Amino acid sequence: MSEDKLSDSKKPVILKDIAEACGVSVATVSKALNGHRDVSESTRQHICLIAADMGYLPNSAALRLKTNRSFNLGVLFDDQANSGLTHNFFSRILDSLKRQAEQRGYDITFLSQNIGQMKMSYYDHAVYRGCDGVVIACVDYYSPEILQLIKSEIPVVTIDHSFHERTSVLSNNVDGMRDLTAYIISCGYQRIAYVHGEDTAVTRSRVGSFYRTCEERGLAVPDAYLIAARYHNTGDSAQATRQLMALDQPPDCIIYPDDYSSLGGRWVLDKMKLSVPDDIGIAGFDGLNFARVLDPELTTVRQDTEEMGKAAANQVIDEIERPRSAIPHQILVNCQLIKGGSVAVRPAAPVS
Amino acid sequence: MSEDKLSDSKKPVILKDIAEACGVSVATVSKALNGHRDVSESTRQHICLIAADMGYLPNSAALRLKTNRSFNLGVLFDDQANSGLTHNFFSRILDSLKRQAEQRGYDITFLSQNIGQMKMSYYDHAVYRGCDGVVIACVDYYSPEILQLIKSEIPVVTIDHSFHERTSVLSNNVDGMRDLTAYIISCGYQRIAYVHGEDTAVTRSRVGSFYRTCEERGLAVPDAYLIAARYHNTGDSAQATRQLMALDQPPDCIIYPDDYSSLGGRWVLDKMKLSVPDDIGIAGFDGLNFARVLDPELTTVRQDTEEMGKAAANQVIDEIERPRSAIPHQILVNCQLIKGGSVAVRPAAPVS
DNA sequence: TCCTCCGTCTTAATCGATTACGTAAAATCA
DNA sequence: TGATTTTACGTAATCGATTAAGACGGAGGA
Repeated sequence: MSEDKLSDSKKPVILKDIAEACGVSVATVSKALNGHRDVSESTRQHICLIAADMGYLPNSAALRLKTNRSFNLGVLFDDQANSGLTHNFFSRILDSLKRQAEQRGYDITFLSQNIGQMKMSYYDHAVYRGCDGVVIACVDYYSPEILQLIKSEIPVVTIDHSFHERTSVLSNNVDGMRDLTAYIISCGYQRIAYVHGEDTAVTRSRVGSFYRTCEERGLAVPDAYLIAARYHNTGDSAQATRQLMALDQPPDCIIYPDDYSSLGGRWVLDKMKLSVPDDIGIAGFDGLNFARVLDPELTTVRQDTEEMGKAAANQVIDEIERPRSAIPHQILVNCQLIKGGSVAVRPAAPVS
Repeated sequence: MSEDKLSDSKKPVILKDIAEACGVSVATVSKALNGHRDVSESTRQHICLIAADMGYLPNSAALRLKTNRSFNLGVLFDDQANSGLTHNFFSRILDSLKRQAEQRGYDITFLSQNIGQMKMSYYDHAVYRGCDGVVIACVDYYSPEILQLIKSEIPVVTIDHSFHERTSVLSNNVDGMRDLTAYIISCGYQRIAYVHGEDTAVTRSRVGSFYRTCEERGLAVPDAYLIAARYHNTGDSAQATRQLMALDQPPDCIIYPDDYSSLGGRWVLDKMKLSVPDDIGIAGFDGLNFARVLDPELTTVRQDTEEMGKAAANQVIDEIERPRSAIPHQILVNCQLIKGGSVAVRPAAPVS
């Protein structure tokens, strides 16, 4: 019957066409296709068959107009560096988010501030496109644009940052940093410095966990061993490294805010003719792919981006489909310690 | 007046609201906002002012339903490895594509084969979402799904592959490979092997250019020096490397299908205790970011992903807005040779 | 003075769906 | 058999916009 399923029909099939083909009204077709009870089983089957055969596809615009549901998720992926989709960490989350959203019948639209000539806020963009929900994974969580979205009536889930009004998906930074620090200590490093990122909730979790772990193992952490640097900024991390190595008691291991930043440190240490991991150990955070091709491989904490993206998609869709599931909470996703050669067991050290 | 621009109004402002506020009909508001001539200048200004003040946003669903334009671009980004958005090369193109599309007032929707439970073709998905145009940047260009899209009435632009029915955006592979090969030769390498990707139009351009360049410089290329491997497959490239190095006359330089593949080769050479670039030179293709953090840095050809994405967006939008611009042609984007330490001037060699 | 034309709005149809409500026939009950 | 409920559809309003066609008052021409 349907030998032209792959043909390029100029005019899409609409309900009216099916109605005429079946000799019933448009309303009946609609109800049959949606499985309403007031259509006899026989006509329902007939209509569905004809519809499939004619290659019927609903018109998402009409659907949205009438039902006020777009099956479309707004996504906000922007960091201050504007690396956007290029960012390996974000793109991994996005990829997983997209897959899970598709699985559940949702498409994705990127929210931006200017669409064409007119400037509009992220919220406006979401309204314009009728997004059923929004996932935010950006860095500057305190811009008024973001807050407008957070305070709006649209279901929102944030990644890597928590607002008390909304559910968030976070790496278990506390456990992750604890594992990393404990491993470094177990390798025999004694003077561990932490070049941490700028002051955010995530950073605070990590710094706290770092401190606690060192303390528990009886390791002192001089104040000078904690330096702030911007995330993903090799310049900052290079500078911090110089500062650390100029100390009277320079550290024998440095933890960087993230994998990328660790490169800045590595370059400085190279220039100082210090060898990693013998003279000094270095570690990152994120578990990006390129950390695997460095020599020596970077010791880092891999964030489970697969799970984070999936969890974010599921949560926001749950909130859309069952509004009662919207009670704000935190979804913690475990990380995994990756032991690379950049941190190694020291000759005379006890191994746990 | 508009002190609540950032407030979360439950109900969006619609034309009717503006019409009532201005004491005119809905039609007049619509025409005023769209700059039609049959509205007096004074009422036009008044309406526009009130509309802006009330924070009016058009409803994209209603707009699409009535005008049959969605200002939405379908994007197909899928390679057989399913690395999807994680793929550094694609994500760079996508990022640029997205920026340019936004600039011109278009949003982006990823086309997939199954949205929710129901399976639909890429074409169906594009129709369902009313995409005004589609950009394809996938690897398996010969699947029936892709062909259906290619043969459809929807404006389509392809990246990295040409169909005679459609306009495509391509790197200037011929010039790129020529520059790379010429540079390698100028460094003094004499026996250059090329582990090329699977048989595609792109591969053929590169292989042809490689041959020609070698020939022009009087360099013989034994058949055994050309080996096929899948793109982005380190296993294949490792295997090819072993095969090459087992030859009676092993090459003194190997060009890999892409940057990522070059890692497979590097590992094999490392195990053989061969030093890069002294014992053997290696080169990639793509210019991915991680190639910069390798030691020594990879010599490669950087594809101008920024320009490719932008060109693709512009072309497809041009076709949408001015159908006459849809005459199929190829848009060539120049590449840039990146000289890393993985290919170096040989001691006794002439330098061009 | 009367008719025409023009500028400016309004009316109403339409895009493709959903759904409250109405209705005729069949089934159930007294 | 007559009244009532149930089943299975159809009618028409509606979502938020665009746009062809019609209406109305004033300016200009004969």
